[in-house]
Amino acid sequence: MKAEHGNKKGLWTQEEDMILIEYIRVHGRGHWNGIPNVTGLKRCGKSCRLRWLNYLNPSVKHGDFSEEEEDLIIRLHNLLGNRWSLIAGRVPGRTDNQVKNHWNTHLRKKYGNKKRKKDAVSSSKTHSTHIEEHSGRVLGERETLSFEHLRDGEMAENQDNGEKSIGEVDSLYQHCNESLLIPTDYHLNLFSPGLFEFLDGNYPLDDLIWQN
DNA sequence: AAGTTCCACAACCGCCAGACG
DNA sequence: GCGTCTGGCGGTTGTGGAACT
Repeated sequence: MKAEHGNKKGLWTQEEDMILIEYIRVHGRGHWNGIPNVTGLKRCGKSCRLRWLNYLNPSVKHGDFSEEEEDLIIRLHNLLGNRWSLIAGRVPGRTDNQVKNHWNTHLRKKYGNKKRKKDAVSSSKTHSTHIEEHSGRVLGERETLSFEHLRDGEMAENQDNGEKSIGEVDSLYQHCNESLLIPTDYHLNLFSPGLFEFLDGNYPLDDLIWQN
């Protein structure tokens, strides 16, 4: 299989892998687009990057997903939607592509919604911003802050003009509690700048919840 | 044994955002 | 401010092997 501009496509051969590994051993990561010129590989820089990140990188774990990993993915997906890179960041040794594939082939049947493919696609970004949007609205009622800027610790205008009912906000809290296995008499502090740090593994969940 | 279908996963594509000149 | 380059992301497609007929 040949791509335009003379670049090869399809599965990587062992020889190509060795060339790429050797290049990264010598030059380190980055400057992906320069790799074909330096190594003579008939692959575009993007393809080299993907091959390294998803397969050749020694920190990538291969083999079956454990129950713990699956459980983590399911909970994070409930919370974050199709933000595979964020989810993968919380599953050591797994890449976003692995997580995405595993979800699509194994977990979606069991735990995913039953939306049609097209709907799932269109919801990928809307669902992933679900919490941000809702949180932005909640905050907007109080302080005209957006969730994105809370994340960055900055003040900003709330650009969201929509209003959400108390019921919808309550259901968001319930949704988050279920996703993170937080007891129902506790509240998750969606306003905390630590929320995303928690998702990145740098913030204790205990500091994000309070009891009624 | 041969052909077909199904499934898992690797790889590609298009889009976007940030950096830089 | 604008255009280009690069890296990153998420959705989709292609490939190969297993399972089935």
